[in-house]
Amino acid sequence: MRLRRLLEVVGIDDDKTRVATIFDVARLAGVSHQTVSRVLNDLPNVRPATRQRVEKAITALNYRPSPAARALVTRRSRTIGLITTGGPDYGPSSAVLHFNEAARSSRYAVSMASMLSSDPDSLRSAVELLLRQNVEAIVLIAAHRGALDTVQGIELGVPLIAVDSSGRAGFHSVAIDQYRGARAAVAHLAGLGHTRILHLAGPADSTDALERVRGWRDELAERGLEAAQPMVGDWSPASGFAFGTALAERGGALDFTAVFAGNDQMALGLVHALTAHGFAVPADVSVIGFDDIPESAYFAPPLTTMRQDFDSLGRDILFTLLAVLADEESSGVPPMVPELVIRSSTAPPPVPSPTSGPDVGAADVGRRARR
Amino acid sequence: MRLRRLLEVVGIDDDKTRVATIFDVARLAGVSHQTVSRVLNDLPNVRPATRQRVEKAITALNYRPSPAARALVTRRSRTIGLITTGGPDYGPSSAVLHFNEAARSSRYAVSMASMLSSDPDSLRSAVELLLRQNVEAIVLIAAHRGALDTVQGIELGVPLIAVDSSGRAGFHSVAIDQYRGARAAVAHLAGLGHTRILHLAGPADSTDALERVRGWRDELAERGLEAAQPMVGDWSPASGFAFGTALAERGGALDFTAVFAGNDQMALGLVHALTAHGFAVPADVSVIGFDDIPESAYFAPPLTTMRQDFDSLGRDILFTLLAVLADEESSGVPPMVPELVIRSSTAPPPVPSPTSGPDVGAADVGRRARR
DNA sequence: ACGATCTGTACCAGATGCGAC
DNA sequence: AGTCGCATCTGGTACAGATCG
Repeated sequence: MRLRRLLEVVGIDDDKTRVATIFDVARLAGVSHQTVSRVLNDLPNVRPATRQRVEKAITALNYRPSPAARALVTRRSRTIGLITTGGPDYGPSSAVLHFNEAARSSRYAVSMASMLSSDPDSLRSAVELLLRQNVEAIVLIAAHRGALDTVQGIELGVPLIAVDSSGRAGFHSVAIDQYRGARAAVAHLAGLGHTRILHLAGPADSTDALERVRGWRDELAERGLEAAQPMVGDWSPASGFAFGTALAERGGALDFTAVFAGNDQMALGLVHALTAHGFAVPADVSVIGFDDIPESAYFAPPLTTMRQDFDSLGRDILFTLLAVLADEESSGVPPMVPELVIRSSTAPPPVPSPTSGPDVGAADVGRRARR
Repeated sequence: MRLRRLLEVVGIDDDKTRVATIFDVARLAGVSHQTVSRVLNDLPNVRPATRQRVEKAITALNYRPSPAARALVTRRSRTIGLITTGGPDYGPSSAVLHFNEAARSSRYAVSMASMLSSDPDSLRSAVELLLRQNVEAIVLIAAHRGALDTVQGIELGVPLIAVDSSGRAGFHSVAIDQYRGARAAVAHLAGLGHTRILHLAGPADSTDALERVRGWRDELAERGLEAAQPMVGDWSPASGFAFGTALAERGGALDFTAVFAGNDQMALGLVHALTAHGFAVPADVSVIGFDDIPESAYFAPPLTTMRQDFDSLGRDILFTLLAVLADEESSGVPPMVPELVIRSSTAPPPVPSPTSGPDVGAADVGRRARR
């Protein structure tokens, strides 16, 4: 170290790998190091000519300020912490991806802490890890409702931006309006003439799932339709399949003509179980999903569903984040509402049979048992 | 600042939000900050009693060392840079997730830079962003072959670990053996009796896709079977659908009995197009996919496919990363090989018709036009 | 004299208040 | 008043030196 310094003074630098510092730039530009600092931070009181010289020196040396040194003194890192809970699902993954791209284009680094589960302890340690890195904000994209609770329970010291559709307070939220999406889904079904519309809900620890249940219930109520107890799955096609099987094997005729599934995967499993038991979709029962994952257009039958714009969601997260950091009192981005995508899994109900309990329907087209 | 220091000396600290520093710990423990540093870094020559006192002070003050300060002086950040290219697909997303969890449990932070496309310029700027953060290594999980090229072309100064199945040199790679997976897929088809096995390949800029093509070709060759020109899609169900449609509308009878699809999504689109044109899967044509995404077990019919263990892949990335950082001359983790998952989309070929150009097969079970 | 233990000081690479031209 | 430089600060690590039995 001492030797290098010495050599440097004499104009000899033996360490080829060393990166340029603000001092090197200053020396080359013939100014003091903090004049360089002024130029770097766009502060006033620097003569244009001086600024030019400094800038030339900067490019000449390919100088880049050290984030570590900067973070140390400013206590801000220009990085934001991103916490996700839940598996590699299309929606969250998409949002994360677009959020990350947007953040980078705003010259923010993002430090990621993702976890399959959402147990409070690991969540807490993840938050601590991020906090120690001097993240300027924390973004939470959680599949589990509990995650938001525990993160809110931690003294963060930095703003928290969370994807949340429940309208809870205490943090900055950005959302897609699950409630309205659910109502639109049910409205579509009801508009086709369905009166007995079941709901295959997502897990109870999901805010989105709860909001969709609420929307389903309210839309039904507004139309004077009855809401049976919703089935609650876990978002997986397997759970959709399980409930589909249960429904199909309940014995006798089906006592419903349509199902609003909490997401496309469960819809897939449901449809699979139904058709395996000889019920045709949509001839016997209509099924609508939620999300519009890329696959759903090619399901058999192509799935009618509610599209969520996850790309915009990701960008909106950054947008509100930037606003919050700039201390703007903006009310945030208004929630987007999912868009109905009509494909082939929904149709009018089979027969307007007011008689209770018709035996297995007559439409045999497309029915066959599998395996 | 000066005021605070003064108050501090008098024992009054007015800034409640200030976090404890190593000096605070030292003062409380009655030692020098340097001694504190020693216990922090598990260095020798600290009396057990002293160590105890320091540790007590640390917990009392809830002290956590500042990564910024540490990074500044050590020039290592304990964070690793993660670059991903491509969309929110199940495989990469899964791997990223598990990698991140593993990294965190090894007390490494990960700074993420994901991008949909892989154009050299944004890739380069992403790498620069990471490098400036003093990441200790860069992990690349790229859908596009070109991404690896351009990243390799950059003077990183830190190790590069990339997911790559081609066996290229110049970086540390961790992989799933796509070649063997492809051979196994074709072997399964051939074992069923198929002799005319098409391949619906992934895009040419994907190493994985190329390896699968190679495996398909080699397995066919070894069995004395002919390899038609592969179709090349883009991983999307839409592209699978397009090729399925083209095949079905080629006129006359099908000149193949099985298709090896490059991934499950394309297989889905393909099956969809085939069945829409009245061809039954697997009665008329067998289809095998690749990846085993969670949905594929519930496709119609449930898809036979090659399962890749993305979870382990993610963990393996961290494992080799750790080995590289520790400068171990380990040869890395051996590539895993995908596992055949037999479901219902593959079966023996329809009829052992050696006569060329049989007209539309006789098996009508399960055939119907959709829409 | 000497090894174990601990302290003092320089240093990392920037930002910032204050004073000087 | 507008430009610019000196000194000091951020929170750690590293190395040399001091103390002590």
